[in-house]
Amino acid sequence: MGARNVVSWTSLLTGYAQNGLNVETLKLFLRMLVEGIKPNPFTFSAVIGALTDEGMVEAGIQVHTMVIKNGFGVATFASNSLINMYFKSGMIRDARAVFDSMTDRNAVSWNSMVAGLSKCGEMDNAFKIFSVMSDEVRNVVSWTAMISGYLQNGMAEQAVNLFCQMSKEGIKPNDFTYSTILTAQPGVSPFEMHAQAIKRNYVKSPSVGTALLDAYVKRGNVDEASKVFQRIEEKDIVAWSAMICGYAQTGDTEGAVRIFVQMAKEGIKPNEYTFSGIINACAAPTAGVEQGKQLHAWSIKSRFNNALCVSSALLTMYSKRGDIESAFEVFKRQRERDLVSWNSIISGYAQHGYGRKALEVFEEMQRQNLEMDGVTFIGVISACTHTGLANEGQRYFDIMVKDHHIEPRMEHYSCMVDLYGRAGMLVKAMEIIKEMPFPASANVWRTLLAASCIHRNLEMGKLAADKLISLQPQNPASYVLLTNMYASVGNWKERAKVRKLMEEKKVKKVAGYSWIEVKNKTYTFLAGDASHPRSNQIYAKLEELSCQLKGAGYQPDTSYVFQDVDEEHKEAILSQHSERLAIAFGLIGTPPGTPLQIVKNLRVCGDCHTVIKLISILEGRDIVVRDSNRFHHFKGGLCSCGDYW
DNA sequence: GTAGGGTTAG
Repeated sequence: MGARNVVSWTSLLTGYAQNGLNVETLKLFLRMLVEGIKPNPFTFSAVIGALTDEGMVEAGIQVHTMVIKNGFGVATFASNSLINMYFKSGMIRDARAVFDSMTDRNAVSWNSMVAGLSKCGEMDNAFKIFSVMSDEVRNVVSWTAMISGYLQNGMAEQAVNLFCQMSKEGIKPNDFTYSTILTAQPGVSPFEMHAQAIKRNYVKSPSVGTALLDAYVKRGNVDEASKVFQRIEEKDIVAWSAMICGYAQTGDTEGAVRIFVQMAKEGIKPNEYTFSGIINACAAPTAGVEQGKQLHAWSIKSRFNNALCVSSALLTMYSKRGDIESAFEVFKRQRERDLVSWNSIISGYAQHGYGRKALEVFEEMQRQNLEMDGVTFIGVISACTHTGLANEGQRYFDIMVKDHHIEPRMEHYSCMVDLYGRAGMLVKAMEIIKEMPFPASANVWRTLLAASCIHRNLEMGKLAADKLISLQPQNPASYVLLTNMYASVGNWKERAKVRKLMEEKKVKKVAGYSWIEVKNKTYTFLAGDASHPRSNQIYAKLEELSCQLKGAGYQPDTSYVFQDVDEEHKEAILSQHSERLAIAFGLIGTPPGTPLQIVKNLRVCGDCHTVIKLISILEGRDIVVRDSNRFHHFKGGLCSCGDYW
């Protein structure tokens, strides 16, 4: 065995450090000290790096003292590692002191300062360093670090400017630069960056490809994103996860599942982000409920279920898929929670009509003195709205402004209009609109119009509709609400006028659909639909139900039929609403007692609401209907919305 | 020394 000197120790030690074997690195360092070998600056550099990765700052500071004692206080390599360590621990002044004491700075020293200051939010100071750098040291890394800093601090415009300037000065962007600048959406065009990436041969790179596909997704172009994904040569876990999330974001559950399965086939192990993405995909209204549960089980088996991003995804998935109990179970068991977890469960309870429970969760947040934001209060106020607690809602709005100093946004005013509007206090709702510090959005007017329809206030409805139509002349929902309002009071003349206006403006009504999942398959129904293979049995079931309903004293409320036809025909129209077809199919397609889940793209009508309540008793079934607005849990003749929706 | 996946309302 040859003589071992500091160089042989250090090369082994550096080898460990470069392969992320931090513990081995530190053990070897201790052995060196025990054996009386004096470390050199390279040894220190590797050791400090390992300590930084492990978050062992205290030990790092001790090593810093050793560095100075050994006379390497100004050595470039050791100092660079120290700068990095101090920045990672947020000790900006110490990092700066090391930098200032150096006599021989290289590009890494300068770039570490730029990157460190940027990450700590000190963009002005980062830019000062960046601008005094000489041409020899200011390289592509410096530019990329600055650009990244601006983006991380929400200064996208400066980032884009710097990117342009960089090219002008003849500095060629590298793969890091492209992956960074592509996150500036919608500040840069993915098409343009794509062209540059092709020219410079970066499209096969996983990081550039991933950033590019994500940029296309953010522009709503999943097809292009998918093409980019296919071209990535060695797809890593981040690329796979990004593609899955891409499909999830566009509501394409099947696309997401396809990629997830393909990934599993290729033997790639999912990580927490992959699970979070695929579970989010299963939160889409038409996704299979069973699929989500299976993924929950899989995530537990893979031990990723406690990661915050996974538990958050599970929480929203269960809530959106109508299973608020399981959502709360996930919330209860969460190892760590953030603001989003709390906001999710509050809004979940609100949407399901469990306003009191939403408020209980909020009270708990208050007791624990947790941070809240505007979204928290949107949940809280809408909990009051769906429970009919107008005064409480106003109180929470005031708390938000006075105690939490949260500036109300359009969404909050929209909630307030909804709060008063649904409670029938239309004048108060109008006052909110008048007192808002900015002009009301289309959404606000739509909310007022919907409330006017419920409470049959023609005058207010007409006013809201005029505003709404002037803001969104091509949106069919505006006209449909108005025609429904006229129809509900039997004013066929006005209704015909609106229909004519729609024709003139070439606005088409959106058809009502309902979905139901039976034996892991999703079935779609249109009103009066006869396309289902078991159509005859479905209508027979409806007929049977109709007799039982009449026997139970049910009277159809034909004011919900918005066509001008005779009464008998109206009853027939009501009995063929898409949700009833879906329920009838669910009843004949599943064993007695099985709960049913229906999703509808429009709001459920008042007559269907009454009928579903009765069906829940007659057939002894729990029925969950998610309409375009909220969840209705029908059980034993009652609905969780308390007939208030 | 610089980079790329996620979550909240109506």
